[in-house]
Parts: sequence; structure tokens; C-alpha cells
Amino acid sequence: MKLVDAKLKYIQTWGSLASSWGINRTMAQVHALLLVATKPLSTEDIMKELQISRGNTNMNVRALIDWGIVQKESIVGERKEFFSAEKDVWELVKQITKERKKREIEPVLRTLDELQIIDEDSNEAKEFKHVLNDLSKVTHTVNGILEKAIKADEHWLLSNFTKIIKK
Amino acid sequence: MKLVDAKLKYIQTWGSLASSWGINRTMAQVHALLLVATKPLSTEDIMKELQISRGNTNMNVRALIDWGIVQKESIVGERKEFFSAEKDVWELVKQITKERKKREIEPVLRTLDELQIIDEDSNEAKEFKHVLNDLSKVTHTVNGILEKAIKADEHWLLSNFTKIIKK
DNA sequence: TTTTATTTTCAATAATTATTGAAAGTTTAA
DNA sequence: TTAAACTTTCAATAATTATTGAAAATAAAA
Repeated sequence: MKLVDAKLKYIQTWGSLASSWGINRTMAQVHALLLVATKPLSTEDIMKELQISRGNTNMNVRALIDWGIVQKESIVGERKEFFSAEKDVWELVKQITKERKKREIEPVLRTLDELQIIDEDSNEAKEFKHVLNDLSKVTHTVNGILEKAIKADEHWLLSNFTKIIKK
Repeated sequence: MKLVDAKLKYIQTWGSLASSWGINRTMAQVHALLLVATKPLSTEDIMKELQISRGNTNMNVRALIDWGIVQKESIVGERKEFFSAEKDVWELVKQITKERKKREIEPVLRTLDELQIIDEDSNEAKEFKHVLNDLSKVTHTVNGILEKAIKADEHWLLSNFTKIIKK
């Protein structure tokens, strides 16, 4: 396979994975592009490479910066902005985990805990509380694991998980 | 809070969580409804409760059965079908994990491995291969953890994860 | 068999989400 | 200052995804 084709296919793959996880396809493609770029890219570079508009490029680059996985770069003698992606894949996974945890899991956790306050004592209410409690427990556990994973360094994480997998 | 309101809010919450994870909102709501139902529900029951059409109900119930988290139930003397959800939340998490792993992670893994075959030796090609390799390693590790989690029983899983969290 | 109840399908449509492109805003350099 | 380079915003529109509802298919009962 030719390098150009491989890069193209890789960007496509990343984009479609992202959609299935509820992330904007273009955002994932911009990120994929920056991840394999050998130097920081400008808005123009991204527009040209992915054949998308200026507005779209700008929006998605900003979103990626918001997620903490893309940085602005200054190049001496250049007026425009350049962008580059975090290249350490573990760092990347941790950053994404951190953001999704904050944006998606934590709000649910809060809602689940709120809902437990039901002033009723029927069988139906008891069963409902029971399901809620189970959901809450599982979600808290998952949240705890992610919390730990975010703070851990690569080696600690890897060795721990490897231990579990091997067992 | 009243039980009825709590149930409503719970179904809404589950639905919006699902959207952010790339799962059809209605599908999540149907599942949420079945999860707190005290007895199996018919298509009519679901339609009425969630105010959705017959077609929509049918599609989403079938999808849930496909995912392995909802079962058909027969009630003696009743001609129509009834549906109920897996109530064991850990079993549920495992089933969902299993399906998402199969549908989303594994295809990516295959593509990543395919892409490694690049017949070029430039610096650019080397860097690209390096990033691919990193991505592949991380994805394989995550896949392995999930594989293990799917096969494990609740107590084993919980105690292992708790150990990691406490450390 | 025919009738009736129930489920499934799918074209039409609605709702949602993403994208464009041009105008407005901002920053830098002359 | 002013002008040019560049970035941001956002209403209009396109693309995608979800939903409806009625007709077709299937299954059970008469």
C-alpha cells in the first residue's frame, strides 16, 4: 500500500469510528490528520487536505483545542496560526477519557443520585429505587476506574491492566 | 419527588446519555422503560408510555433484542408479544461492552493492522508507521481489558477493579 | 378455509446535526 | 492611523438520521 493511500484510509477509519461514538466525523478527521502530520498545519493546510470549508475547519480545530488534544503553535516569521496534536497516544487516551468522564458520566451520576429521593414506599417505588441504586453503583465504579486511569502514568496503568488480563 | 416524575426524569436522562454515546435516543428510552418495568410490556404499552409510533417501537425493540439486552416473553392466554429487559446491571454492562467491542473496536483494530503494510521507507512513512503502531498497541490493550471484563463474573471484576482504585 | 389479531416493512416526512461561505471582527505591520 | 492578513461567527442550506403511518406480511383462531 502507498503511504498516501494509507493515510487517507486511516483518516477515514478514524472518522467513522468517531461517528459511532457520537463524535463529529470531521473533528475526528482533523485530529487524525494532525496526529500523523510531521509538522504543525495551518487552517489552509487542513482545508486543502480534507476538502472542507474555512468555517468548518475553524470550528473543529477550536473544539479539539477545547478537548485539550490539539495545541496552537507559533512559527517565527509566519503570521497565521498553526496547529499540532498531542502525539503521545496514552496521553491522548487519558485526555479524551478525562473529558468524556466530565461531560457525560458525571452529569448522569448527579441525576441518578438526585432521583433516589422518592417519598413513596410502594413495592413499585422500592423496585425502582433498587434499579437506580444498581445503576448508580456500577456507574460510580466505572467512574472511579476512569478517575484512576486518568491520573496514572502509562507504565503503572499498563502493568496493572496487563496483570488483570494475564490472570 | 413523586415516583412518576422520577421515572420520567430517569428515562429522559438515559436517553440523553445514549445520544452522546452515539446510541439512538428512543432505543435507550425503550430500554430504560423496560428496565424499571415490574412486568413484561407489550408494543402497545411502550407506544403509550413513550408516545411513539408502532413502527418506531418495533424497530427499537428489535434492535435491543439484537443487542442481547431485551428478551421476548410469552404470557399465557395472550396472543401478542411482551418484552422485558435484563435486570442484572452488571450483566447488562457486560453485554453492552461485548457488543460495542465487536461492532466498533474490532473493525478498527483490523484496519489499523492492515495499514501497517506500507512499502515505503521515507522518514514520513516511518513516522506514520510509528503513530499507527502506538494506536494499535493502545487499542489492543483496551480490547484485551474489555475481553477480560466480559468474561469475568461480577465479584472477580469488582474486587480487581476495587483493588486498583484503592491502590 | 376465512377472518382477525399482530408484527414487520418502508417510502414519505420530520427532526437533528453538520457544513458552507460571506460578512463582521480581530490582529499585525506598514 | 490605514490596509492587509487572518480568524470568527452565524444564517442559510445540505446531509444525515429518526419517525411516522399505512400497507403488506405473518400467525393464530374461528
